[in-house]
Amino acid sequence: MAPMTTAAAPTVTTAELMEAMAAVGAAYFQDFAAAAGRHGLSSSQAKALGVVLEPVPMRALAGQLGCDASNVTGIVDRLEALGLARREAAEADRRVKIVTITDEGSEVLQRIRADMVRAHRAFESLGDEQRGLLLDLCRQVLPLLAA
Amino acid sequence: MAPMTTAAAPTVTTAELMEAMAAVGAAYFQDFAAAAGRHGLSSSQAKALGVVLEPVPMRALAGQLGCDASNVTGIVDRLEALGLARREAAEADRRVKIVTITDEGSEVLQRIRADMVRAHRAFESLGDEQRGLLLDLCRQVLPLLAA
DNA sequence: TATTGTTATACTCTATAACTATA
DNA sequence: TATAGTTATAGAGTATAACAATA
Repeated sequence: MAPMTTAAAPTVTTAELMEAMAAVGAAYFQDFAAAAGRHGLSSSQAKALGVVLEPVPMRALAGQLGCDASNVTGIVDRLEALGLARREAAEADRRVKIVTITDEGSEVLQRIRADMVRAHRAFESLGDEQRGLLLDLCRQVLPLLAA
Repeated sequence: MAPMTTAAAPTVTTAELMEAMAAVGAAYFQDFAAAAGRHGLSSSQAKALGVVLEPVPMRALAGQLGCDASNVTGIVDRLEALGLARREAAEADRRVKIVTITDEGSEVLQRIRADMVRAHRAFESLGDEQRGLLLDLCRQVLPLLAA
């Protein structure tokens, strides 16, 4: 007979969880990349634009993007050429350049985010309780995932 | 006094949910890319390896990777050169080439997945009930997200 | 000396268009 | 004619190493 424990644990394996998260993450990213493309930006450029909503030095931007500092030169070059971001000299340390978003950059970013139609449909299909649960789980898992 | 409704809705905005999902998705992907890199593969190569666990034609692989068919030629070329995958002629239609993973490819893929230390830590930090909830939410949201 | 940003280099990924061999 | 895969091409992302300016 069954021993006197709580009902058989759901037994969700970590592998199952990782597969599901990979699928959701990939689908979300593809929706983002497609929306960025519709507005003339690569996904890296659009991601950088999101980071510099809060002005940051080139080096810090590289950290946020998870790539080498040398790459950021080209990415910011192109954003600057499009008039969506600009470099500003830092006062405290003249080696440092602060990347800032322009008004036009903010508008483009807003339009890209509004244009993620599948993400909007997906998350708006959830009830209030589910939305709260999902947000909590994401926030709980993020510190360990982004370590 | 409070009207007789359910307690004030949590009011999680879609924007909040998207920001949290973007952060989790990006962190997960970086963990995956880093693990692939430690085993000598790019993230695209590792992702392709995961797809061809079930043999598929070149064209279908392109669809799964979300890129143009012309790119798959190079990706599979490199996997083949590493001995991790191979092309096989399809019997029914001689235009088609089926991509299959090799034994060594399976081993490398397994090692990469086991090497995603942050993802393992993050998901194993959840309790059984939370793991079940997260899996359900992912599966519920995926069909609309991957439309 | 150490750090910030840049440049030079080489490789990979990406889409577009043109090609081939089948169907 | 239509489709599967490839090739050619050009642009962008990526890491490594070396460099100038500044700290």
